[in-house]
Amino acid sequence: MTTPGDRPAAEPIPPSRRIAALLREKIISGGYAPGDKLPTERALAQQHGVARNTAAAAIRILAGEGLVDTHQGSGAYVRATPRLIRLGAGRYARNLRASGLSPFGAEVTRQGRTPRVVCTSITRIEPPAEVAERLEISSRDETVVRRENHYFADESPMQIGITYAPWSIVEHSVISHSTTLGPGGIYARFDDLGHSVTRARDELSARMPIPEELAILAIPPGVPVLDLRHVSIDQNGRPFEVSHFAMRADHMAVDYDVPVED
Amino acid sequence: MTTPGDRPAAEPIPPSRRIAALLREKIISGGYAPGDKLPTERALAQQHGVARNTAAAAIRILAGEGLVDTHQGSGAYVRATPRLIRLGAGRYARNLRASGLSPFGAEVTRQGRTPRVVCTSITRIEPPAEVAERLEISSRDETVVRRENHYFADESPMQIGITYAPWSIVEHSVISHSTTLGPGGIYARFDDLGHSVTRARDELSARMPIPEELAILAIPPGVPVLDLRHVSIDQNGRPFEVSHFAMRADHMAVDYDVPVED
DNA sequence: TCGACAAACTGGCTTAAGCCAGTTAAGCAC
DNA sequence: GTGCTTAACTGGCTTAAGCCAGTTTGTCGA
Repeated sequence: MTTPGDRPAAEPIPPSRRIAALLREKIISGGYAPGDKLPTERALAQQHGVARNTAAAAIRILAGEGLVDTHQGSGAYVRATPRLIRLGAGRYARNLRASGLSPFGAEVTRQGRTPRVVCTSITRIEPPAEVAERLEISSRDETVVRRENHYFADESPMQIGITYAPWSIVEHSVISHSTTLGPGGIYARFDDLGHSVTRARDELSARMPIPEELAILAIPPGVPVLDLRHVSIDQNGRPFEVSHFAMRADHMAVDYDVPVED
Repeated sequence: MTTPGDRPAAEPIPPSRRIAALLREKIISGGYAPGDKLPTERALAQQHGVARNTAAAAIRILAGEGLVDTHQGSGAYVRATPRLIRLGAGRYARNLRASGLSPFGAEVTRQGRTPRVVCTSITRIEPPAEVAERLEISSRDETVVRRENHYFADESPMQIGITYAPWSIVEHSVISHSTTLGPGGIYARFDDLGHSVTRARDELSARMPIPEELAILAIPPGVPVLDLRHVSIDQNGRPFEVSHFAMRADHMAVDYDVPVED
């Protein structure tokens, strides 16, 4: 029931949200710098005259927004913005392969960090429907090789990459069975097989990590993953490889530089 | 203290996580279909012999992962995967401008939905450092026009776009002052001014929405935003416009189709 | 048949209390 | 000093109880 002249509700904000907003403001304005420790839950509770649970809820809100890291036994800290690993627009170019460095490795090295890529599994499977469609094969007729890679910078996991290639193409290549692919990486091996990346089709979106990714990437709360689905097209206009990357969105970005047709 | 032969911890999973994992499993496997209602907090609590708070915590975990929507007074429901608005690779092409539809409008229309774009503000400001850098101007010497647009599909907000253009270029164009830009949109007007998009540079990442975006986009918990920074390069290789998009990652994806150089 | 109303129900949010595990720092023994 | 032990502290997580606001549903009356 409102009396005439009342403001349109001006809904009361719950204490947990109000405290979160106060802290958020202070974080964004720089009152708390990256790395700074927030007041303890118990201190916040006392300062604002609420229960500890409510203070904890406020901090949980900020953690969910990716603004704050909590460490059991220690405290809650303003999350530092990490240096971005930026996958450059020219990352599929052939001259990069000549250098022997992967796009990921090149960028991480450029930042003075140490890249590491491990191939955790190589299997031969019936392709998932989505993969078969992108490869323009029928999932009944043809199997694919599935390679799973984990990418690290200074031992921190950064992205998961799953690559699918038709068995008929890679059957006699190291791609089908070896965790090490030799100089120039996988695209150099595809070159050897007569398939050169001539065009790349990428589809990007983002989402919260699934538990498996959370375990592998050790993603803190409030950090989404960039979901990149890639198709490599060869000189004959045929797709010969698809990859699916899940990247820590707080550490990674993807660049594109595309010519605009008429 | 562990005795020899102990398994490496096998750490006990807290009840809230365990219940969340059970529900998650049932959601992913299809036991609960999109739109299905989960048991109520009170029912879950009783079923698993825990307090209602613990059941609520389990559901909050799933909400944070974007798997579940909660509606006060009603229940928690498995979130339906919305149809993706896919911004196609050819979205800057000139022939698209001829059709009179924006890339966003074209895709939404193609899906049988109704697109709407509103320009909420046009201001003349000193460019933020990042914008000045991308436009290759000095923020002291030159001001820019800042246009903010909100994009809707069937009245649901989908993305926020903020466009910056040097005042010296758009001073005498509708771009500097009119919320309606005429046929072909902003790139057609830039064409009129002698600046044709010849190359596009895009940088993509993702993050959780800031409160302002949350308010405009009405984003439910557990949904990140795709953060796209775009630079338009003209026929002389000079940048003439930068845009910053924040897109609901659960409803939108971005495509690229790039030729691979040597 | 239909609308209004009321009761039952559901999630949102809080309080107060407590145990646990990980961290930190002080102090003590050497 | 150096290294260990311990006590204090911090977040993680739970219980039990309760009020509130929004939703659903059943019932009653016109």
